[in-house]
Amino acid sequence: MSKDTDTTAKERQRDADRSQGAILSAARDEFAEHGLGGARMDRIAERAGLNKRLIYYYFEDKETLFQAVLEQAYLHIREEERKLNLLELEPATAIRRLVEFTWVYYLENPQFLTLLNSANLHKARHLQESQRAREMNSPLIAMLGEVLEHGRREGSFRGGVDPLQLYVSIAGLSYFYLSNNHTLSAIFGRDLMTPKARNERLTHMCDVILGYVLK
Amino acid sequence: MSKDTDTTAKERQRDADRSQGAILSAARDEFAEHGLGGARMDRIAERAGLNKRLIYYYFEDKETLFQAVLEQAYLHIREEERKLNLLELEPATAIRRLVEFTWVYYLENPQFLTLLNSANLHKARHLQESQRAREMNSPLIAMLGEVLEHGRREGSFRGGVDPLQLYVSIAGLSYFYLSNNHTLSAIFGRDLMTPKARNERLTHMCDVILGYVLK
Amino acid sequence: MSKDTDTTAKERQRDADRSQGAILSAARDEFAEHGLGGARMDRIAERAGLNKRLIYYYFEDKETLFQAVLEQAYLHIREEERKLNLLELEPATAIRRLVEFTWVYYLENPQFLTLLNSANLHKARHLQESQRAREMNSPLIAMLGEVLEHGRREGSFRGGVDPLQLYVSIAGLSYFYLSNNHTLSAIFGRDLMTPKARNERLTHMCDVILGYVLK
Amino acid sequence: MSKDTDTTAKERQRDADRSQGAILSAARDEFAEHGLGGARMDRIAERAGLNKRLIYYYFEDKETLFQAVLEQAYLHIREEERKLNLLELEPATAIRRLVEFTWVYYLENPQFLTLLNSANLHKARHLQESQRAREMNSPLIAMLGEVLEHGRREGSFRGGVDPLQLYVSIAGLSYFYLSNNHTLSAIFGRDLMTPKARNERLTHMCDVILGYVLK
DNA sequence: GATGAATGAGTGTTCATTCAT
DNA sequence: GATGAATGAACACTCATTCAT
Repeated sequence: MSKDTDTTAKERQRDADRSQGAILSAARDEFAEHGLGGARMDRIAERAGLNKRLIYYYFEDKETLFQAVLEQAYLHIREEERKLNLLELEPATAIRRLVEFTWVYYLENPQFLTLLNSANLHKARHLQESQRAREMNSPLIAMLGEVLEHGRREGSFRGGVDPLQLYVSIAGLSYFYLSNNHTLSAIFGRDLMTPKARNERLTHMCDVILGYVLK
Repeated sequence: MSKDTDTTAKERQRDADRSQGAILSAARDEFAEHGLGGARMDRIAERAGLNKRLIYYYFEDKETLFQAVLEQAYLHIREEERKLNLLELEPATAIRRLVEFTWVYYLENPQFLTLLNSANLHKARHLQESQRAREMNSPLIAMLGEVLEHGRREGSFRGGVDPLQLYVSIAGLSYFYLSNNHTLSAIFGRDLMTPKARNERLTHMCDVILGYVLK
Repeated sequence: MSKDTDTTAKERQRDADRSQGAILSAARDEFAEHGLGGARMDRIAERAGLNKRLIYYYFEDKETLFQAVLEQAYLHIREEERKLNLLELEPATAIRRLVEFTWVYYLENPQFLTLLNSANLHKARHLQESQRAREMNSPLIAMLGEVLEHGRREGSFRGGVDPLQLYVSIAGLSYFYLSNNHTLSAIFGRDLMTPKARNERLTHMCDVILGYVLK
Repeated sequence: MSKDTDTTAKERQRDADRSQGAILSAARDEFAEHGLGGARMDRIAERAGLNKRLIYYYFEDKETLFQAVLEQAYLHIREEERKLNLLELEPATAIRRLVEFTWVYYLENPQFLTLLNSANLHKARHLQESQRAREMNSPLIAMLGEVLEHGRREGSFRGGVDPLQLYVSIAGLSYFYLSNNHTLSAIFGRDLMTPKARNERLTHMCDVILGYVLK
């Protein structure tokens, strides 16, 4: 009886994890597509291929689910950022790499942008309530500070650059272009997502940021 | 008879205009606060101090109302941009002024940011359906192009700068900081909206943008 | 002043009559198409090309308007029936003529059928409340009674025929065919409204009714 | 475990069926009383003793519910008609029996008449959209055709009688009397629903129909 | 762990009707 | 006589959520 039920317990756990994962993925897509207010629990269940009741079994309610989705999203980008290893690179290369990473990450994870928007629409209430999210407090700013310091000491970077300001600027340059892509396309009648346009944007952003940090 | 009825007709029209205006303002605030999906027609009516039915008298439905709000928002910023008269200024001053204007406008019209977010969440569908919005196609880009050209000919600006890229960058620098202010504050535990922090941001942005355009 | 205003008064009256007539016609069509519950005051105003408020000026409310429409409809068919002058015809011809008239009248006034349906759905409440309708108490039954009596005395008709029963039967034969035409067509997959089908129906009904009254 | 859950599953299904049945009955009464436009979903829920939301759980919307009610009504009368076994009777008796059945069925199922009216008001759109209704294509017409043929061969019936025409006539004679009973009573000031009046009507109808088919 | 049935409180929208001129 | 503006009550329909098993 012991081994058997043990196995079943493990299997059950695996099922449970898979279900939770399916729900989180489905919820992320739904929230990203429709926002918190527009998301439908029914559709999340359908997307996950699971019974709606199960969502409430694992997550208390819609708000809690949204919070879990946000936490997971932050967890993911933070992990990716950690892999960048900026400190092993030459300062200018490190900055360029960060610009590129940010651009590519937003491009490949468009849901992240709309989730961020939704989180901010609700004044980041869900993040403030999430210990985990606050604890994930990006080490990137510290890392970026070090890179800037290296560059300054090396003589290639200007001094007095606030790493947070720089981080926000790097993010903002990609974010606005991608997040408002539809509005901009509609108003200026120019497709901003062609491969060529995307390359031009990346070049432009590198020019702007490096033009600023380099002496 | 003529003058009298004329006056009353005018007054009636004024009432109608006032009602429509009240609805639009209320709707703008509600949509900005809760997004399209989270906005409540009841609350819009309440905010406007008018009967809910009247909203449907003047605007077809929620979507149409949202579109009207967006149109009005764009109309407003386009008007303000027009007043900048960048061409009368020295090129570097003009660029600085645009950066400042964008910053201040976003700061003073925080609803504009969330409306933009909502519009993009819905892939700018409401703008594409709005002839008016597309027709407002900002003359700012053209103006900015001329400024850049003046600067280049004058010898102070670098060449080859795409005015649209620059415009998006200027907007993005302010936008991300302000739009994600709550998230950033929550995660980095630093209040980004103190007068000091705001001044620092403005200085930083001018440095970044001018560092880029100036030779 | 007298002649002038006199003329205007007449003109006004004419306008008023025209407006009332337009409203009644519009209402008849709307009620016939959608029933009492499904009819929309807005659409009636639109159909009539008049302001909605005017309907309430002339008719108290929707129910009263419906009653007026019914009264008018009955008035009209009663007038047409009166013109038949059945008594001047040979009994068998008179009966045949009544069958034909009923058929053609229903065919040419399809709204009459649906109005009748609506009236009965509401248990003829609107007719009971209408003195006028009750006063129009068809002289047709009396006329029909005389025709039957002539025929009987003449020796061609059977005796003991209740004119009301006969009238109901004549009406019913046309009514069911036309009123349920859509249902019957859908279920039996046979178009009952082709000229040929219509002729066959008329022949059949004459056969049935005359087969009954003739000895 | 298996038997237990099996039983409960069945019970649940029975509950679900009971709920659906309750909704259909309630809807049939409500639609019959007020027509499609006048029927209220709230009242249907109340009549069924169930939550309004459940109606939408089982039936898509009001129109679909109406369609389901119509389907059920047709199903029911078709089943009853099938039980008549007209072919086992002597031709004249068969016809008389059909007249009686139609009369009694309409009398005992007054909702059927108003449902039919509503269906026709909407041009049988709900039937056309219902495959099931069309498939129920009454075998009665075929049966009636055989009866007529028997009678003709036997020498008691006239020839050349279209069974569809006859069916429509039989139905129409009962239908008009019962469906317009209120209007007729109001106008002719005669109660058509006393037992005596009802008997007279049945006699009259048999006379009319048999007078037609018999040689 | 998983699910079908059920629900109370909304949600956008519509309706007949009235006000004011 | 005629009308544009305004409204309260209701309407079909939806939503997040819970019950029972």
